[in-house]
Amino acid sequence: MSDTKHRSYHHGDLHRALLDTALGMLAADQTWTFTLREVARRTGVSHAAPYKHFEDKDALLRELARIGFVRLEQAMAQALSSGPPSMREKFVAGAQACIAFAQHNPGLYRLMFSADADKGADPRLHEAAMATFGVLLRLLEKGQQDGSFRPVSIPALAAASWAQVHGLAMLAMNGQLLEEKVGPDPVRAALDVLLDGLCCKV
Amino acid sequence: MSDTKHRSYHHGDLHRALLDTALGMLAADQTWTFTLREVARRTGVSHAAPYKHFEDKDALLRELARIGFVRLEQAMAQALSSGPPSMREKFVAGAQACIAFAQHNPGLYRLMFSADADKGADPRLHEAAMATFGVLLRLLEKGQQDGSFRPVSIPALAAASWAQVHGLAMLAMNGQLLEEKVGPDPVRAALDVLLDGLCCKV
DNA sequence: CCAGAAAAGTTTCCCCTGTAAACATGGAGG
DNA sequence: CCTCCATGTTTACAGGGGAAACTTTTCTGG
Repeated sequence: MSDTKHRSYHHGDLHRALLDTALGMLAADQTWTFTLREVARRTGVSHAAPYKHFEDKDALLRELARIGFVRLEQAMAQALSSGPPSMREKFVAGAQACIAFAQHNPGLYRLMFSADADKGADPRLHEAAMATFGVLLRLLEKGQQDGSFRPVSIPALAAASWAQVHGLAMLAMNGQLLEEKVGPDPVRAALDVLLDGLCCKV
Repeated sequence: MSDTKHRSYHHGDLHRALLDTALGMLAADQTWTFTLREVARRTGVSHAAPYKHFEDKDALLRELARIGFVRLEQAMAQALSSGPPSMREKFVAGAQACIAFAQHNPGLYRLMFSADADKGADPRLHEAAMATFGVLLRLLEKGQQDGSFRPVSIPALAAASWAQVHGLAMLAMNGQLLEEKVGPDPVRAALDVLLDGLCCKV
């Protein structure tokens, strides 16, 4: 039993169980202000048990954030691959996947981008965040190579795109993109404004 | 003495003093995770005194956020009025003012846009946030009238612009807009991408 | 001018949280 | 079988938010 580190001793992979409980709590609530004791309680262990699996509360939060980035990366990557062929439409699909993720997992999304999950303090978290970012980067590079996107500095494109998508996700989570105000598809409309600047003129 | 509610009794406007202390703490730190007791301590009163001026901690946070929005509105409005005449340049000036505000008051900015300062729970906070948003709205309307910006739905333009500015502010605060990665003026470069879509073609 | 009354502050209290330390347990290897 | 270590549990402590009771000012009306 040495292939994975967390196997089954007393509880049977409490590490995973705690993460699952916490993820469940995050999914339910708009905020991620759960307490470590509550997680332990719902998992059916004593309030000190988590400390055998996570150095402190922040370590658990960072691990949750990391899982969130992995999931977001998968969601975005899948949206890109199964989307329409046009680069512009791929971009929209990826952005919508990110925004949908935020709306369906507001607590987790907020945690991922909060200062409490300090990416600098955890190489694994940083790596996961960069991998997610990489999905966007690769799309921009490919789109630039095939002439869909303008030949501007990739980092500038990436910063603009990422700011836009993340900003829209935030607005959407806060319910500030109401249809009666912004029209039938607010996200699409906002993305089109950016894409008109991003794409080459037709 | 019935014109304003908080005058001077024992302390002499403890209401304001608490806000000032908290603002000072917010300015110093990257995060706004201060405690109410710490604010009271630094103001030189007992830990229960604040409850005579704020219903609870959240009420204080909301008031701080409200002040933040007022300041941000002033900063952006001033940037617009004292900036160059071109609509496009005005937009850039306003955006840079917002981003600079975020960088100089990261704790306050994070508080303003965190879920803890629930705008729905406080009409005054909501009003202040809307007023700040109004600066952007009026600029877009004016720019559209004089033909600088495209005749797209104003809410769509606003959503895109706001998402972009707020997203860039977040990235800037997190130190993810480094010059060596994005070039000499990362914000400008990213804004230009958006503005190329926002402005009418030349 | 002098009671109240009400405002503003303080103390005390309770329950919660994060976290450390001491203690218990049970399964794996000698 | 027995011992060790990973895994849990109990106990303990500092600190926070907030309620309640008490005290001290300041204001107000008679």
